[in-house]
Order: sequence, then structure tokens, then C-alpha cells
Amino acid sequence: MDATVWPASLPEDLRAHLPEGLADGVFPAGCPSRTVLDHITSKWGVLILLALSEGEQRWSELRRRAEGISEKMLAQTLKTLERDGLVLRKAQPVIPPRVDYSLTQRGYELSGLLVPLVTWAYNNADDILNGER
Amino acid sequence: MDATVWPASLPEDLRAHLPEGLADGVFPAGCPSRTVLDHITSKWGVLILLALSEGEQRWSELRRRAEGISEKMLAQTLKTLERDGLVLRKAQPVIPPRVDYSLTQRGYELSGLLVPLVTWAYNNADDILNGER
DNA sequence: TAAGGTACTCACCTTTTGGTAAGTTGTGGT
DNA sequence: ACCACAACTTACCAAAAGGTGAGTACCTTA
Repeated sequence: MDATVWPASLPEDLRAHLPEGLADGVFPAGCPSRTVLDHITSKWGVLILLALSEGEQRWSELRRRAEGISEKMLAQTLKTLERDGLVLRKAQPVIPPRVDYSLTQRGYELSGLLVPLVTWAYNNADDILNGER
Repeated sequence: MDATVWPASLPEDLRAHLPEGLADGVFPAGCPSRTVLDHITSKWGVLILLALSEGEQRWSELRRRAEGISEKMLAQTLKTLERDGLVLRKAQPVIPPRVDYSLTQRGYELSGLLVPLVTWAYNNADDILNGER
């Protein structure tokens, strides 16, 4: 296998060169990166991360923000993201309960990469779904 | 609601500001961007896009590359990506059959955003899954 | 002659994901 | 006295995603 052979038909500036070791690290089944990728690219994971990238928000705000999410999925998604060290949970001992969620530093790193992706999806969604080139 | 109020506890340089209109466009249920986002962040979609970012590849190469994918899912994923105008399918009328897949210009745009994300996941996967801060 | 590669599709079944509705706890409002 | 609110959990069910194994057509290699 010769890694220097690129399809001649593709414009030079469009090619994405994979960083050293990425391919070997991501493509194998059951590798850690696949698990993490599954967490952060999950249906609701992206939306919650995106919402929190605007700043700390409480449970009920997130629920209204990510329109269509069920309470079960919000709880589940937040738990996963918290376990992964992407989201910080701050529970106030007050009545009625108040819990604030925010991104950790790691979470902000991630959301910095997620925002361009979502922006692109937002800008291209109509063309893509209408079958326009 | 005051958009200028940011959590004071977060370092200025970590905040990700959402582009104008993004929040309204992405958060509503059933909006086009959610559909597109689901396609490209699907379990196998990311891997296929990533593999193709290295250049044109044929069916059997992709199958071996994205370790663990079934033929059914490879076919399905490629079809979705082709319909979305991200992947180009070139079938040679030869025996045995030969079909080459490559990214379209739109696909390369996307993979340019996907690569940093996957790279980040790859670099942070072990820390995340081991519960390290 | 038989097996194997190539790029698929199809039918069937399992696993995962996600939704619904109810229950919980304690206080404040009517 | 009773309902609502907040942030959840739990049990149950439906839907979607995904895997398995077979079949297809034709040629090449052993």
C-alpha cells in the first residue's frame, strides 16, 4: 500500500490528509475513539453540547432548548457527557431544586470543533435535502 | 433573555459563540439541519467520510477499512451519502464488477471539519474513558 | 470441476435507542 | 386542601438501527 498515491482527479486543495496514526487508531472495531465518537455524535449529545457552548444553563432551560427531547433522554445524555468529563453538574440544595449545567474545559475544546460542523450542516441542509449540487 | 450575560466562571477564551441564527435553526425539532446532522454523524457515516478523505476507494477497500461494518450497512451508508451529494459513485462496466467511491467537493468541505473532530476524539479517548480530568 | 472474488440485494431477527406516562420530594401559591 | 414546579427515576412499549446468512452473475485461478 502506497500512502503517497492520491487520486489524480481530485483538486489538491480539497484533500484532507489524515494525521499520523489516526487511521490505525479510529478504524479498528472496538477502539476507544469509536466509543467516544459515538457519545459526542449521538443524536442529542451534539445539541446539548451546542446549547451549553452558549454558557451555563439549568435543566429546564436545556429541555426547552433542545426541542423534542424527552426528560429521559436529557437525563441520559447529560449523565454520559458528565461521565466523559465534558459537562459539569452543579446542584443547588434549594427547594424547588435547581441544577446548573455547564461545559468543562474539555467540553469547550470539543464544542469549538462541533460549532463549525453544525454551522456547515445548517448552511447546507436545504441544498442537500433538495438534491441540489 | 439577555444574550450578553455569560457565566462569569468561564474563561473568556473558551466560550464558543454560536453564529447568528444557528440556535434557532438547529434546535427546532424536525428542521433540515437535524436530518443532515443525523446523516453525517451516524455511526458509519463518519468513518466512511473519513476513509474517503484519503482519496478514491472501491467498495471492498472501504469494507476492509471500516472494520466491523456489515455489507448491508456499507451499502446503506454509501447510498445516503451519495443522495446527500457528499459521495460520488463510479461504476465500471467490467467483470468482476468494480465500483469506485470518492468525495464530492461538498464531501471534502465536510471532511475538512470532520477530521479535526475525529483527531480530537482519538487524542482524548483514553483520558475520557478512564475518567481522567 | 470447484472455489473464490466482486458488488451488491433481500428476508429475517436481535439489539439498541428512544418515547410515554407515571411516581417522587418538598415547598409555595390560590 | 390541592395543584404546580423542579429535577429527576422507573417500567413498559414502539421504532429504528443494525447484524446474519443466503442468493445473484460472471469471470479467474487452482
